[in-house]
Amino acid sequence: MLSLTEENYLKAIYHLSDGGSKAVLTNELAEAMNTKAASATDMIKKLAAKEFISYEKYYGVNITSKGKAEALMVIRKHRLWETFLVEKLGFNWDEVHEVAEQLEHINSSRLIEKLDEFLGYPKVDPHGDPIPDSKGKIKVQPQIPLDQLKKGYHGKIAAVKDSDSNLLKYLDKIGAKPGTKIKILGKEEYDDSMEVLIDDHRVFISKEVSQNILVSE
Amino acid sequence: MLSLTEENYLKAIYHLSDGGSKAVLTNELAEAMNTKAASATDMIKKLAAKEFISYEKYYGVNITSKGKAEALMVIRKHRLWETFLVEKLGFNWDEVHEVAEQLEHINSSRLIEKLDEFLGYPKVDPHGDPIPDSKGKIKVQPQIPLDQLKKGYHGKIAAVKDSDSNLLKYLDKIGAKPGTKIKILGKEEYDDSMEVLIDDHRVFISKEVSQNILVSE
DNA sequence: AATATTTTTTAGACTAATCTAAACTTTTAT
DNA sequence: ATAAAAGTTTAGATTAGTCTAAAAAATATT
Repeated sequence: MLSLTEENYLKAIYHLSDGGSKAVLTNELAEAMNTKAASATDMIKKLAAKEFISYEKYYGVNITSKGKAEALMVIRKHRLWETFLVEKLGFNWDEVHEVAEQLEHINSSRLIEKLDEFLGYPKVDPHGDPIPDSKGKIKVQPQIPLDQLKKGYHGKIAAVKDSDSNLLKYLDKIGAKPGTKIKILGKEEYDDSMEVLIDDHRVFISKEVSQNILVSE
Repeated sequence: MLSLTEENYLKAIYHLSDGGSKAVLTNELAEAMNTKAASATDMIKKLAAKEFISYEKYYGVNITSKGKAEALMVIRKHRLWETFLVEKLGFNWDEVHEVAEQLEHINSSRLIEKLDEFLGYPKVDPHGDPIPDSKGKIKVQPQIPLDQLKKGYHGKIAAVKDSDSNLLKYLDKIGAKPGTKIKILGKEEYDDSMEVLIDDHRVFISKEVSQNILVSE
């Protein structure tokens, strides 16, 4: 069994490696965990000894399939709890992250299966991110950052990238939540700002914002 | 802010002192926490320094009002989560304790107020134990062990005393859960066993069992 | 290619929570 | 009232996770 800290490191490695598709460097990991490189090195050794990651000194770490499975279970729990908080307890979708960070470490497979059932086996969480099923499988739908598309595009907001709380609040204010329809009305070439239609509202957004809105369909 | 371990010790002190009405000895506490007396002594010093308990060497500890308030919040969380697990997720009332032991340490007052609301502000948990309100107030209803009553008594099962899992399973089997109506049909004087009517079912129970069934009304 | 810079690792120390063994109090029994 | 037993505390060690400072390795620069 993993400690709370080990679970958090492993989850960070999973995310930083884009689900295992690239190596993660010590400093990157230390920054993501808000610790120092020396601490990250220690934990890397520990996780490598338990075979959740493979590690070559000075060249970063790669997550193993064992580690990936473990990380996906933590992510599953995190996203199911976020869904619960929004759907059942009436939290706003931009204020669930911190609580879910705690709830994701509750250890009970029975609990998580019952929760999944209670929520009606949701496929995505309130941010539009896919929820791994009980075997760790995720259904990936291709998602494109809005800033890479041009005038006339229309589709659905699939997810938001950054999890900065101020961004989430702003997105919430303009109605840009996952599941909402969106259309590009016009795009300014020199700064990549754009005017979009979100659920029948016209809004101007900067490139910084459009980069963080992921769309699909 | 208290650590998880500190919260658990404080909760144990609250329970062992019957809500603050008597002193708790080091060995008692160590046994309840499954640790050694030396460890309990260390934690006692720590909690005393933070003024959650008062402590006189060799003579045990007493919980302060500050400590009581803190313990009651943990108990409130524990009992609300137990209620959630049974009422919403369909857990059996005899299998929620371990999970609630974990959930009670989630730190978010917003979460617990929303959960309370979602559950409809329940007054008692699935074992019949009272749930402290957001200010830490508990409504006490006098509860009498069934074995102290005689033939002809009828009332309601208010709670069960022992939290031994085998007893809970047995009580569940005979339908003896909190909230159920119960009547004493007859009592055998020489061994204090009795025949009772539980929700229209006749059952024979031994003194060991009737001692653990608390009734009210 | 040699040196400077950046990144990573190692060494040694600190805190929280635990333990064992020894020392010390209090209680019980003779 | 004194010795034995029981209970409690102290001392010193251990583990997980963290830190700073110094050493070592990799990368970048001239």
